[in-house]
Amino acid sequence: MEDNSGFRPSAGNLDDPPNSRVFLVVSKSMTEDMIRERFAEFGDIQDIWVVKDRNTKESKGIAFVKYAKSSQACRAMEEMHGRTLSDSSKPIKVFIAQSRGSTSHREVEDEELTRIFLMIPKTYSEDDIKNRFKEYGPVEYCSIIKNKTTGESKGLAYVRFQKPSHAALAIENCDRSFKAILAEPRSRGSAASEAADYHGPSRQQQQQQQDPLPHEPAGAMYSYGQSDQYDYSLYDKAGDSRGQESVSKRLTVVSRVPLVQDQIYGLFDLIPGLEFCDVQRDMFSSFAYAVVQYQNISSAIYAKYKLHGFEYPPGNRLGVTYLSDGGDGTE
DNA sequence: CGACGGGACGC
DNA sequence: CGACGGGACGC
Repeated sequence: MEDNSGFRPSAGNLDDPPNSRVFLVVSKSMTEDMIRERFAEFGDIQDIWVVKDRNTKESKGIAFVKYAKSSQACRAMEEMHGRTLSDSSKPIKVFIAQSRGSTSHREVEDEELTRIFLMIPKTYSEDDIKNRFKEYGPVEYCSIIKNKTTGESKGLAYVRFQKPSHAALAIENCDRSFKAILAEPRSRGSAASEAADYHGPSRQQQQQQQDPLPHEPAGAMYSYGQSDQYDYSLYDKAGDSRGQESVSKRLTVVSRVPLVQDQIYGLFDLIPGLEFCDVQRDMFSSFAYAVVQYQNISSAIYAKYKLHGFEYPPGNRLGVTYLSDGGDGTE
């Protein structure tokens, strides 16, 4: 459908294969060698490019790393996003880079990277598909497109994985007869409306509700291993565990050690949709207190889920709660 | 005779 | 806040 070869002759392999390049937001002091040192373990690096100011030659704090395969780039994102590399610097950000011709710098959402679309024999059941594809990673669900009236298979199916790297591995390695590709997002709507429909395989997810607020040590934020990608949908409204708190798109953040605006912003901006961040420090204690606001409720829910109890800096657990005022309950 | 292209979700 | 260099192909 899209023919993105054809202009820019010398950049032919930048987006080949698709989604094989990561976009990094790092400290300005991070050199190409330091990046290579940390990112080589995820795959064959074909190119590293630290973007520098034309005149001063100083790094702008962003870089691109091109891998041979999409699965390698995805793993680098999953493992490195949110990590604090050199101490006393902000957590880095790692995204799948937009293709070079793209004018939009919208972040590529994981929703767009975890679902594949494929062709199957009409005799296949959902379980058949799952059994064929679980070798690439845990399968969130499979769905076969069927005739609405007769219920017969149309020979087309979707498979949702938990991690982008698993979807990429499936595309790279499954039998070619499946013609597996990344699925286009089903809905252009909000993340909340998407999440609402992803309740298919709820058994594994329900087990995770036993520990709804994992206290991850300061490391990668996207510890996909626990299938937490859509968990926030489970906390959306319908307050389950400890009484119902009223959610809002505004959060309060408390910290035992003083933090400045940049630090809070850098941390909460790891969750897409951050609108603003306001940090105040209590003059008579060393506590820091901040208000952060997201564009929508589901981003805020996800941010609270991911960052409440998070150690930042290491040893300092943040407290994150909903701010009741100013939060309209719908979005 | 002769052998493979097609492809989108109940909002 | 945080998005695109360098270098040169082969009839």
